Amino acid sequence: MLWVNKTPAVFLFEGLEEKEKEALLKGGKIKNFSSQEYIYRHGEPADYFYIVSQGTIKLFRETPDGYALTTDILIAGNTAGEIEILESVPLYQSSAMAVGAVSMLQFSRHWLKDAAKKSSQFALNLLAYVAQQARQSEIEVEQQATMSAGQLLACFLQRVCVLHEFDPKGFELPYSKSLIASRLGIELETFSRTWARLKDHGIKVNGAQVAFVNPPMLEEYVCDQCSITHDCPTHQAFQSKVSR
Amino acid sequence: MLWVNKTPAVFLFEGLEEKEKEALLKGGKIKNFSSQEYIYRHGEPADYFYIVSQGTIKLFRETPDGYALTTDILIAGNTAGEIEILESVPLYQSSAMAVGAVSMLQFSRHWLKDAAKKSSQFALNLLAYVAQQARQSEIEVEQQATMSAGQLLACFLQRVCVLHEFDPKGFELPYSKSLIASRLGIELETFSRTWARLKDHGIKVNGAQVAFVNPPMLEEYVCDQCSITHDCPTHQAFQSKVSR
DNA sequence: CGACACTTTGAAGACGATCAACGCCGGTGG
DNA sequence: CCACCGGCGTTGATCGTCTTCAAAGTGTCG
Repeated sequence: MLWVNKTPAVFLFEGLEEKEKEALLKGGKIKNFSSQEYIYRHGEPADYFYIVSQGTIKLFRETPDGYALTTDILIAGNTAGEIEILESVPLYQSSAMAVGAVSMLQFSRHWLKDAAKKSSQFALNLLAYVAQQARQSEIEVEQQATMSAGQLLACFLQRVCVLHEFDPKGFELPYSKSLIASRLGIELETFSRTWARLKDHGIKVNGAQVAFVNPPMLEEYVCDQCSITHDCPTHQAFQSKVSR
Repeated sequence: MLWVNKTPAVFLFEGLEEKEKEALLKGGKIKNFSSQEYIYRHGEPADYFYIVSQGTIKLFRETPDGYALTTDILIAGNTAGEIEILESVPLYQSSAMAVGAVSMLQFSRHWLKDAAKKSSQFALNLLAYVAQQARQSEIEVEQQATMSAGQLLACFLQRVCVLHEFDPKGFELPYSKSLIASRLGIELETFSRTWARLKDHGIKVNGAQVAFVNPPMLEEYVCDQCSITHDCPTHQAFQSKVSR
């Protein structure tokens, strides 16, 4: 089984006693958002920590001139706001918007800090969690710097497949193509062309249908970082064949 | 004065009592390294946490085929290894090598975790510190995705100027050009050409000499993220003029 | 002086962005 | 029911940027 680099939020409560865990979870409120609704906006005080329970959220930043870059796509089990809350200037550094109907657990900023203060176990979990995010971003820098659009897209599809627990032999894209393009930092046109060319290289696509031709040996499109990156979702199962 | 996005390690001890601080610092050993010496290697168990006290360290990863990418350049006050130690798989995710003679404070892996366990203040400091690193990486992803080589280089020079407390009106590059090129993820040739073209746009260069023509208004080369990114080193002082 | 590391310069090519046009589809309103 | 429209995606042509390969220049050190 593939190893997934995006630990879900449950990890934060690992090693805590049932009582503690329950007490902590009681500090959260369920909040529902409808499609296109903002959960928070870039620049606002980071007052809340969120755990996604249902639906999809996109995190993005925009420049005054209207250019938007999607920095992350969150699904059930992911979290938002923890980094900002923990930083010395607690302002949201991106905007969060619901993509479709969304349900989240909302906790106050103080809840997070207090939990870390009171339980050293929670603090260590949170440290590991945040460290993981830092690592993930570092990997992304590396990938952006060294991989082509095709490699980025292929890696993304593999990650999607794993995180959503889809069947590698065939599944439907859970997001719009524009969203993915924005997430990968490429233009929609480039995405479209790249998408078409995946066919020739081991990933069959048809509309929004994706199928890995040889799930156990997706060599052609495995990023060349895989052989050295413990966090790469493909690393545990595949060997890279891509040379530079 | 510019705001610097790379908090030095002293921040970790902020808010602690003098006694605690001293006790903690006693857990560290001074280690010296000569030029080109490895401090640690990618894939080794992350047994030590380091604080740089003198010299320059480069962090980098390499693929089996010999391609190397510099992920960070550390100077006095910076730290290494904390992310890896805190992660659930404590292996170094990059190699660290001395660039010139280096002196570091070395602490054991357990020192770091114990300090976080025993002092909730230290734990919160560490959380803020790691969160900051995560943010920094996120910003880098964004910059890699949206900025040209010229913008990247100009931003880098500004950061260098600030972090080293150089005179913006003229200073000498503290690293080799190849190192910087690798750090920015561009080829040496591209770097060289870009370097020459900085002249036309408000940064005078001559060999390894750098001078900002109009320090208070480096508009041309300020990345367009600046207007929205609180962590951008240029954000506090400059307004962006770059459009896309 | 020669070896070697580091950097520069030139020419060609790959890749992605941009601009423009069009196809497809679902919804709305006449 | 059909015409129009807007969101979304595709396709083509062109352009600029960065990489790649090749060669030569600069400096230091023995």
